[in-house]
Amino acid sequence: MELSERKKRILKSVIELYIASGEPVGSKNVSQRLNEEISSATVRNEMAQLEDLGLLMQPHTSAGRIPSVEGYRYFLKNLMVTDSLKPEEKNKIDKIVKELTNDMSVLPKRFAAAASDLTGCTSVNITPLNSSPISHFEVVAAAKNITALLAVNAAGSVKTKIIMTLSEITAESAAVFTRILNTHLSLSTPTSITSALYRKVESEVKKYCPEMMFVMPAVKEAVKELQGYEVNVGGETKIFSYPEFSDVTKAKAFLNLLNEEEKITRLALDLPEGINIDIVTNSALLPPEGMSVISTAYKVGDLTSVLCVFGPKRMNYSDIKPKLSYFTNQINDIIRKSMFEEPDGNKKFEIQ
Amino acid sequence: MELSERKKRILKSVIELYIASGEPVGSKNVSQRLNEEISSATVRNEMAQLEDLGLLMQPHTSAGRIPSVEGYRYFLKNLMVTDSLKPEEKNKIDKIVKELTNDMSVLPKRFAAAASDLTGCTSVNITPLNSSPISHFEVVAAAKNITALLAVNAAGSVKTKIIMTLSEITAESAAVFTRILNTHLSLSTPTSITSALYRKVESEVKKYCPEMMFVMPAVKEAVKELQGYEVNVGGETKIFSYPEFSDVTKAKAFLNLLNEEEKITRLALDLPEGINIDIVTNSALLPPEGMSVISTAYKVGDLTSVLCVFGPKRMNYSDIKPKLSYFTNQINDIIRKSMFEEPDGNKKFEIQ
DNA sequence: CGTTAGCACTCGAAAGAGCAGAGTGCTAAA
DNA sequence: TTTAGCACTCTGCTCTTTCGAGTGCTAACG
Repeated sequence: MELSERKKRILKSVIELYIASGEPVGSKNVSQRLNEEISSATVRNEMAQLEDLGLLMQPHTSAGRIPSVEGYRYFLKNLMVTDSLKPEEKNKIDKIVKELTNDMSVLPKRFAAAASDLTGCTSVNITPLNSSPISHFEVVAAAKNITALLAVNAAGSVKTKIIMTLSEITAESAAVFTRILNTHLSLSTPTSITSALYRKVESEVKKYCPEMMFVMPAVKEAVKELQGYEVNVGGETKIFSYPEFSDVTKAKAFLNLLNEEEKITRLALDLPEGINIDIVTNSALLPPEGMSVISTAYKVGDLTSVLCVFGPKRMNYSDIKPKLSYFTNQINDIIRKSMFEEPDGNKKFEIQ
Repeated sequence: MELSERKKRILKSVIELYIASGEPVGSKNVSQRLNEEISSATVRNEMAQLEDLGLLMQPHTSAGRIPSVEGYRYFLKNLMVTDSLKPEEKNKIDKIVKELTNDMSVLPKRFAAAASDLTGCTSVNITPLNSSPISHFEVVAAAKNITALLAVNAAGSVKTKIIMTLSEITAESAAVFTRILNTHLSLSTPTSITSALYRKVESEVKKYCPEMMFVMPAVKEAVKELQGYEVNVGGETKIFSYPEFSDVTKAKAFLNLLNEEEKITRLALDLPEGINIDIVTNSALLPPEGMSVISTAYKVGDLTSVLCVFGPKRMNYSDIKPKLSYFTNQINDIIRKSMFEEPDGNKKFEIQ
């Protein structure tokens, strides 16, 4: 669709004003924002045509215009200028990234929280565990009848289980169990472990360390979890700051969605790759009027995680997009450097 | 305060009707519920007196009565009959308890979720880690540059950290590090570990396994966490089902509170012990009109955890209280049996 | 003398009337 | 082609009115 320059200016103004105010935008308002270079009457004519083109809509006859989904899409593709980050905003992000921990067990949660803080939106971070081959099991007799189990895969994901056992566990039997697990199960991918293989393991366990049978369900559980995704939500209540979600049932439905890992994962993985803005209107999971998702990706080793923020269609794209983009870039950077120990020596994961 | 039998009946009816409907209760309504044994005119007189006694209030002159906080308290103490659980409800709870995992790392979360499902309320489970002496550290070289750290205390609480390190970690240096940690830090309580002691450990680490210095911050972090509480929230969105929380700002404030571990812990630990119903009206953390908390406790070893559910003052106490009470009783039972392996042999934590 | 029927009164919630104002489309002039 | 002007539309607000649920009081009743 090719629009005249004037139409573009007007469409851009309408959308920007609507994003700022949340109210339908009238011709006079637009004319003013364009320094009266175009009279309100002309704006009215142009807006009527933009409505015919399907880019604007009128909630009712005597109201201003609001953007349609097509209008937003056109704006995102052709009109939006993403503000380049101000130095203080860059500094803020740099500071957040610098203060991230090297504790992988909480890192994804921190990412989600940071993305939410930065953008003022509810965020979701989805880290695939990628079904890599399992590289290592470790069973530790942690206390009298507490056993800890670690399962690690080749991509570096770790699952921990803390098991309460009936009988007392010795360090020796833990070591035996560790050896059995590693002999039979490591190097397999989680999906390739058959129940026959488990039975074999179990028969050995019964023979050499029967008290460890209690831990077998946890082993299976850990292996199963290594096929899935890790989901972390940040700033759940931020969604309430948008009046679009002041309706409790709508807010409730959204929060419930966030707590259903399987659904939110499916939704996030359907999004286009790279830094991207998507207006999702056809999902049964989201409110019928649709929502916007700004999504981006970062890599830890071979694993590509998706970080996305949610808001109403009327969200401040040009503010949020560069922030999120810069944030994940910095994460990519710091993780790459720490994993490959680049010669620049700028070790981010320093001892505190 | 001593009330006549008739006043008691009337007060009880008013509160039960108000809990059921959420609307102010009128004299006619009460009279009907009492099978017209008392005429509405008499009820009116009695209600006026109950208002003078501070047990009922009138939102405005021409409305029915609603219970005051004192009214609720009187009801809870003297009038409420807690329904004994129906067999099918008992079965439901037994089934939930039977299906609980023996994986301690997710158990508190499951407890919270189960309590929420049972009661239809938002629930919070608070497990103290009790600052017991640390009994054991274990460091595992999980993958090329992934190190796993376990810290266990005498009460059986375990903290896990997964650390990404710059340099590669060998099983040998992990073993050395494990030994150093256990030599110097185990048997100390978290609070008794001074920075001088940490310095000593660090100097040995630098000498014998310098690449493990990366893991030291995580050690300190794990030790610190072993002093605190573990907080798990179940069914956050359930609070929305009460019209009292249909106001978004109120709902938002409550959800934010739930996410602030320190605050919610303080609130929960202030509650009276045992199965208990508390109407909290003087907390800066909760909405000014107050909320009800039904709290109860269960024990895992020496640790007493608190499980509580939240709702408006107008919540269905007589339904929820016995459910929660029976649930924690069953938890107490199953945990005691599995920890001391009682002779009845009814092992609940069975191999699946 | 406690209980109850009856009645006038109060007050809020819901429904309607009226008005102000923002915004539009159309027409005609520049 | 653009713009000023104007009649028209529709919402949101306020002001009234109405309706009904509920009360307190009084007087009658058993």
